[in-house]
Amino acid sequence: MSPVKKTRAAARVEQIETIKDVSRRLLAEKGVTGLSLREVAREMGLVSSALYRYFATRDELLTALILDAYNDLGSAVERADRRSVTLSSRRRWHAATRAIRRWAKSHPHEYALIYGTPVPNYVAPELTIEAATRVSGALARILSDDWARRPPTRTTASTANIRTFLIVDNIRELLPDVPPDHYVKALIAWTHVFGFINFELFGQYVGTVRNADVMFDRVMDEIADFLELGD
Amino acid sequence: MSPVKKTRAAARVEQIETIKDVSRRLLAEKGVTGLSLREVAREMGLVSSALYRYFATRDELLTALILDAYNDLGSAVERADRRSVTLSSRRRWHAATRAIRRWAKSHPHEYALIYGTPVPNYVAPELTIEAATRVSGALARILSDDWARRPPTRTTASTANIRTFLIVDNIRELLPDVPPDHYVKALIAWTHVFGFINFELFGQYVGTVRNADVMFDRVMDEIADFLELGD
DNA sequence: TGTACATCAGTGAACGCGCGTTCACTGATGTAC
DNA sequence: TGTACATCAGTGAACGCGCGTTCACTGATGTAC
Repeated sequence: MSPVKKTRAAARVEQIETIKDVSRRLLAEKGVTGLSLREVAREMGLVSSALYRYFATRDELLTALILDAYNDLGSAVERADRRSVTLSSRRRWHAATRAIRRWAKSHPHEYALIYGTPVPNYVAPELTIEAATRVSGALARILSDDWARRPPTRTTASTANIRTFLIVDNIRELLPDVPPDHYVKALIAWTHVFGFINFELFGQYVGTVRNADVMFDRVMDEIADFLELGD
Repeated sequence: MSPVKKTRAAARVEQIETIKDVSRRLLAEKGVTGLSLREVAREMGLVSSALYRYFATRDELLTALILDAYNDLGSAVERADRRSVTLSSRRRWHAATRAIRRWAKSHPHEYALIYGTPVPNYVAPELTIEAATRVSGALARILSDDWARRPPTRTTASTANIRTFLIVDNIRELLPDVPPDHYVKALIAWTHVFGFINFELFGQYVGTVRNADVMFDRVMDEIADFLELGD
C-alpha cells in the first residue's frame, strides 16, 4: 500500500464527496424536484446504478445534503460569532445574522432545502435536528451571554404558565442565563431572522423593499432593540 | 334554451371549478410536485387531453390555483377584519392574524404554494401580485387606522434615507396615515406573521414550542406592543 | 319553426421523455495464510 | 513474498412507471337564416 495510491476507503470518501458536490450543483440549477440520481451519474460519467454503491436510495442522498447544509450554515455562523465574540452583543447579533443571510443568498437552493417547504413524503431523521441546532444555538449564545452580563433582577414570574405552551427544559439548555419570561422574545428574534430571509428569497419584498442589504441591517437593529441587547 | 339545461358557457365555468377543486384535493395529498394533469383527469373520469380544453398548460392551472389561494386567503382576512372593525386596533390585529393562521393550517399546501419555496421555473404573472396585496392590505389598514386615531406629532425625520432602501411610494399607498419612519416596524410585523406560520408549518418549532395556538397569540401580542397598537 | 353549418367538449392513440431501482456480470483491489 | 480467495466499484440491460403535450376524430350543442 504505497502512499501515493489511495486506499479503497479514501477513494470511497472522495467519491461520496464528488456525488454530493455534483448534486449541489444540480440542486442550484433545478431545485430539489429536478435533482435525480440518473443526472448526477450522467454528470459524473457513471452509469446510474453505480450510485447505489454509495447511497441506497435518493432519499438517503437528500438526507446527506440536508445534513451538510445545516452543518455548513452552522459552521459559517459559528465562525462569524467567533470573530466577533469580543464585541458588544449588538455587534455579535449583527455579525451572526449577517452570516446566516449571506450563506442563504449564496446557497439559495440549499437554504430552501432546510428552511423552505418540506419535501413531500420525506421524513428528516433525528440526525438533522441535531445539526439544525447549531444555528439556533449560536444565536442563543449571544442572547444568553448578554443576560449573563446584566445586573441581576429578582424574577417574580413563575414558569408555570410558560410551560403550557413552551418546552421550557429544551429552551433553558440553549438560553441558560435568560429568564423564562423572556423566552417568547427570544423565539421571536430567532424566527424573524429566517422570516426575513424567506420573504426576501421567496420574492415577497418585491414592490416594497428596494435595498434588502440595508433593510436587513435596519431590521436586525430593531430586533436587537427588542431584545435590549447591550452595545 | 330551457332554464334547467345549463348553457355551454355555464357548464364550462362549472367544469373549470371541478378541475380546480380536484387539483386542490390532489395538491393537499401530494404537494405541488405530485400534482399532474393526468391524475386530475383520471380522477374526473376524463381522458387527459380533455383538460387542454380548459387549461393550455400545467403552469396555467397552477397560476389559477395560486390566484385562487391568494384570493381565498385575502377574503378570509377581510371577512375577519370586517367582523372586528369596531374593536380596538389590538383586537383587530389579533383577529386578522388569527384568520391568516387558521387559513394556513386548514390549507397547508395551498399556503405553501403562495408563501413557501417558489416552484422552480414557474414565473408568477402580474395578476397574482395584485391578489397577494389583499392580505397585506388588510393588515396594513389596521395599523394605518390606528395611526389615524393617534394624536398628531410633528415629524422631524425626512424620508430621504428611507427612500434608499424602501419603495416609499408603494408603501404609502398601503399605510397612508403611518409616518415613514415607522415603515420598517410595519414591515417587521407583516413579515413576522408569515415567519411564524412558516416555522410552525415547516416544523422548525418542534422541540421548543408545545402549544402553537397559545404561542401565536402571545407572539402577536408582543408584535402589537411593538407597533404600539391601542387597546 | 326548421334546416345547414359552425363551434366546441371529450376521445383515443401516440410521441418522446425521464425517473428510481434491481440484477447478474466483470475486473480490479485488498486480505489471510 | 506469493498465492487463493473475498470484497467491492462500476457495467449494461431491463422493469415498470408516470409525465406533458399533440393530433385527427366523433358527436352533441348552439347559431344564423
